[in-house]
Amino acid sequence: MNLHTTQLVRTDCDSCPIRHRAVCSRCEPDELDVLETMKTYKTYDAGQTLVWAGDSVQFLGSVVSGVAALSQTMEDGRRQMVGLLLPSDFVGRPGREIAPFDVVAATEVTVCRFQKAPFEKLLVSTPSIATRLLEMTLDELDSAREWMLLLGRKTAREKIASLLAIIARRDASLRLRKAAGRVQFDLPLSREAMADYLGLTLETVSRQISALKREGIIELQGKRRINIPDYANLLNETGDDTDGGMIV
Amino acid sequence: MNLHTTQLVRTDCDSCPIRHRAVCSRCEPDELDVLETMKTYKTYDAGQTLVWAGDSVQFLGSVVSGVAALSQTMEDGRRQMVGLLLPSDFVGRPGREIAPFDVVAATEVTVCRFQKAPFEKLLVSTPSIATRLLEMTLDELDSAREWMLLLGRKTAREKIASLLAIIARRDASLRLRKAAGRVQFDLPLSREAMADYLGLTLETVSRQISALKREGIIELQGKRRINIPDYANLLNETGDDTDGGMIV
DNA sequence: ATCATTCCTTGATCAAGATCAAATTCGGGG
DNA sequence: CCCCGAATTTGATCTTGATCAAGGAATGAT
Repeated sequence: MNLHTTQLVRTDCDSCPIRHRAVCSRCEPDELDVLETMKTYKTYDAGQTLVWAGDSVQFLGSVVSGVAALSQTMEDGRRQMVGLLLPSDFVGRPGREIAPFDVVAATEVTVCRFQKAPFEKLLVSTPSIATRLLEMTLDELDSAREWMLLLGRKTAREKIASLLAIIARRDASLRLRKAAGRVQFDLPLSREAMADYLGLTLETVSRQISALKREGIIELQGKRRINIPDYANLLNETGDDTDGGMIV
Repeated sequence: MNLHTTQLVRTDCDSCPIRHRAVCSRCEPDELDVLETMKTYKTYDAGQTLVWAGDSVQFLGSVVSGVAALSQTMEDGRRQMVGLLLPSDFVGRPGREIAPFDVVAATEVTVCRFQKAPFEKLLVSTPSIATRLLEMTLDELDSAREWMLLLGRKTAREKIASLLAIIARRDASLRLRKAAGRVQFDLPLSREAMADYLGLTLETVSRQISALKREGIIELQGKRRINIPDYANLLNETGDDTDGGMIV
């Protein structure tokens, strides 16, 4: 669902928070105008399910604000989050009728939506959009596979550090301050949601966050606001060989 | 890399083990002929690395025979396999210069290869191929996310059962016998490779296989040949709510 | 055949994280 | 301002799977 991490959209429209930019330089402006006319917005409360796995899906779109999560649940209630949808991420998949996973709002979420059928028509008439979507999907696949390394081989501590690094990297505040070692942001996820994402229990998440705090690697203001005095220092805890790689 | 699980190719060619079929009904025969002329074959020994992560990749293609694995390695040697490439699976990604993961032969592997540049040209001139590739990539993404559930939330026993079910499902012998409850196949992976795929140690893999054998859920002939007297019974051990879902 | 090598199994012990069970904190609503 | 309930933290204990350490079995070379 989260077709990508790179932006299909930008935030320079007047009438709405986002606007579809040229997916590729070969796009005709007309085609983008079509997108403009097709869109509608919808806002969901935190905890609300946007899409149930198995549902027939009629819309595609992008997250405008807030955070949503893709997740799977086993019969006995074990849950695993398989993707985070942050603002500008694409939701939905052209050519697919049935949603493979639940999409749940982690915070209040606003989505800009297009009806699937017309969007798919546009996809056929504008091959460059298909190319762009392919590229976006390949990026998602890479991200999913990076996450497999985290789930399969990282320690609880490394998992937490990696998640914090990912959120920090995606957070607007980081873009503004990335030169500085100091980074601050709000966690958009509850401890339980973090646990579901990391393949841990919420108690373990809490303990590891406490440990990082105790050691001065992070600071907490309240329960959700994270302050990282030395971002490079946090990265040493992730177990990643490189910084750039893991983007969700 | 493993762009898909559904087949881009079929095995009815005379001159070579595989031949590209109509990727979509709208493909012109000429374009497929172009594919025919572009292809070359290469065989790798078990254990050999076809592609190193970070390498510039010049070829795309399909696995003809054998099994290869996509994997990631951390600095300290922890390894996680992130995809299996079985015969007919696609290797490589159009539009990408750099390989994101290692590709390693698990058994002797033969690959049918196309030079990237001409293949990409074909992709542009034949939009239906791009559509098909997008679809294949979305399937891969779903598979990766199913695997995330396994890595994050399943027990060692469930992991083993899931892997056996996946291999059984992909194995030709299953197609011939799937009506029967009895299924047999050869494990194309060493215990260590299974461990790397499942996020376990090889000892745990061995113990769990022994346990399944002790309980009569599977039978072993030698170390690699698996015999499943009652396939439905195995599926009860996977923790999956459905059978169909998990395909790698 | 014998040896060496690699792969696999099994055993003993350990530790990371899960589970069970209270506290404690915090953010509202009254 | 105080209370309520949800979210979080912390503690005690337990379990699963990891780690350390030998043994076998299959395979191939000498």
